[in-house]
Amino acid sequence: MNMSLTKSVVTRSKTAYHHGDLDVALIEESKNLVAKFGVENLSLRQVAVTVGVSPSAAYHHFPDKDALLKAAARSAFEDLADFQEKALMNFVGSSALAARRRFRALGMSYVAFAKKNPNIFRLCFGPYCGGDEMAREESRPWKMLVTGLNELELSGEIHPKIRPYAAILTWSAIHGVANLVLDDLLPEDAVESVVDSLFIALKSSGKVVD
Amino acid sequence: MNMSLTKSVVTRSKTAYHHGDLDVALIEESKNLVAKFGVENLSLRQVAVTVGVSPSAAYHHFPDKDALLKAAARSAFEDLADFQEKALMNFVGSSALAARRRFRALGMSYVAFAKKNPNIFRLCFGPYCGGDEMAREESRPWKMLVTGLNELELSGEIHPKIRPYAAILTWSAIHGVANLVLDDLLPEDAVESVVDSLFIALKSSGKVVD
DNA sequence: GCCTTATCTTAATAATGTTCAGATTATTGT
DNA sequence: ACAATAATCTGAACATTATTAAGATAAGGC
Repeated sequence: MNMSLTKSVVTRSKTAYHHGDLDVALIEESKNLVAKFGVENLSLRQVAVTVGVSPSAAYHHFPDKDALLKAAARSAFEDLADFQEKALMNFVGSSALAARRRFRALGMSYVAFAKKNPNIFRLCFGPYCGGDEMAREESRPWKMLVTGLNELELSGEIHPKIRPYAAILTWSAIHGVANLVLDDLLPEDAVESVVDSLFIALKSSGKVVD
Repeated sequence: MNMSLTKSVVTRSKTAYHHGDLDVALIEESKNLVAKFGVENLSLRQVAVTVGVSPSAAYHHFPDKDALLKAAARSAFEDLADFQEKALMNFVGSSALAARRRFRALGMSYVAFAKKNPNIFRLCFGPYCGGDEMAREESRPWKMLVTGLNELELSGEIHPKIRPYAAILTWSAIHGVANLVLDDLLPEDAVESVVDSLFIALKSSGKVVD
């Protein structure tokens, strides 16, 4: 009952000395601070103290700050995928129209996520990106893109000549415009331009829709 | 004649106390170190000591480390433009073929620069990017892209439907694939895929060339 | 109940960004 | 030419950082 001996019990819920889920708590708080101040200003110590733990505690869960950031980046990447998934759910159905709207939502939500929190989006990629461990072909954004294109193809919305390149071109264009808009190198409305032109490019001489 | 009194004269050329071009020396050395160790590991002190000057000397030329990095980023961005310009010079001429090859060179050199030195490419963009001060429409890569597209158009290589989007789509796709390849999220050969498919998209049902 | 292991803390170290007072050189006005 | 002013650099200081080492505390298996 006497808790007056240990002074830093306050913020933590469990037994104080053992946190319970320090791994995920550190990752989550890293994402919070990155969102506020950017990756380049994240302090391992600040993460620790905010979570209510001593700075060196983190080193029992991650070899160094770099590893923590990589873990946070992987987690943020999954957040991006979640965000896209949610956006997809607004357009269920097997019609050609639904397929088109899902495809559009896929690209728009990607950029929306980037604009909603640039610092998190930048964390997902760049030096701390999961990269090859992320098993390239297995990443959720990639898989969503591929199935989205398959659905478009079923309604005959993709010209066969460009079909083999469709996924790579689409991801590249969307990823590129997101980054360029964040860097203020392209205006905000460049996003719609890219999505529209992707539709045209994939159909090869179709009309812009929805 | 007696230089034995001041000990740190060695590396510098001029009178030792005054450097002469400390601004550009700091920027240049920043780019060197960023190239070697990445932006996230650049140390203001290391830049200073490598240049042969005290750490606090930098503060008479840049308000803080951030400003130095932004200056280095601007300089690196110009290096990228130089690199593209040189690549263009291999394909002079007013023929349609030359126009196509220049357009391809524009994209390929952009990615080649990124792959040759990922850390420098990343410095150009992201948090230290020049952005709006760079006057968007006035950036050299953008201007080269626009004139490249104009040349393509003269030979009737661009479908009118996609023409209004051509520049934005192209920069986005090339910038995107460069970043995704650097992050190991797309394989290296994705670059050619993107360039090829851009040709197809712009012509709208043309054949892949050169 | 004890022993091993996992987890956390405190204290210390080296390196970093930044500031300030003073030293050195360049430049300018007369 | 020369004094005064401005520009440039140094040295020592400070707070903050990542990281490590040695030891305290709790959990779980036997």
